[in-house]
Amino acid sequence: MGITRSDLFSKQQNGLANMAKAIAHPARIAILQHLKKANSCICGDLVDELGLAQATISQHLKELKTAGLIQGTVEGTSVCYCIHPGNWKKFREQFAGFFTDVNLDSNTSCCS
Amino acid sequence: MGITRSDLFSKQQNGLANMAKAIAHPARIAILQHLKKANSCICGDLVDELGLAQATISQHLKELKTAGLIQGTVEGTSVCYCIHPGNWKKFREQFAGFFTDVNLDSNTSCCS
DNA sequence: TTCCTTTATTGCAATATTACGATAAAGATA
DNA sequence: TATCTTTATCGTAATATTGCAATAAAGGAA
Repeated sequence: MGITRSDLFSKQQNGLANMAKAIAHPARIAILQHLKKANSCICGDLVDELGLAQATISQHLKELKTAGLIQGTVEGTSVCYCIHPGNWKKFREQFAGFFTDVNLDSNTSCCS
Repeated sequence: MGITRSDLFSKQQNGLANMAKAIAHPARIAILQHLKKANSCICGDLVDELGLAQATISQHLKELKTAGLIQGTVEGTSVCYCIHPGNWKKFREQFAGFFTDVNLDSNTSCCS
């Protein structure tokens, strides 16, 4: 249907899925990589950097901000974006926690 | 448009975005958590475990298999799924690599 | 063989996402 | 004030995703 049955899953599961969704687009990956690399916060030059329209970039920035991954500061007529260090760390921890080692022992596992 | 302009981004960026997309749904998170916890590979009981229809589960399993996160073995009339340890590790490494620490120094950064 | 069980696939319908032009909003500048 | 620059939002079109009923496919069991 296009709608996700979030009611069937735990808060943690929905949360992690939403975190993944926040970075599930190459433009958002590129924006984050650029912000991280630049250290100094980039504003509108993201539009020049990536080849997407200004409206599209703005939309992606909004999603990243909603997810908590970035924050924006108005600087006169332009806006300065940067990574939100605290939430960035939370994302790392969540994914690291999820992808911990699998210890499949051959006795109980059907996969060799 | 609903279509993603993958042509504008690097292979690495598209790859990471696709990895994120693979786990960007609570049902797929739940399936992976269940497979990981069970160690022994669960087959059709995922349908009972989660509250989704069999067709829906099968579809999510297919996406996880396409992403390389799981593998399936036919066992008579049923199919036994389990986590693909090698790719699981690759996912972990990719996410860990992406979410490395930000060192924003206050000189070049506009965000306090 | 005929059922039964299990899983995959097909065919929708509904919602979500992506992209962009047009335009609004807000501040700087002449 | 009028204009320019920058960013956000609106409206719209196209594609993607999600979910499920129905059905097919493939083995096992009777």
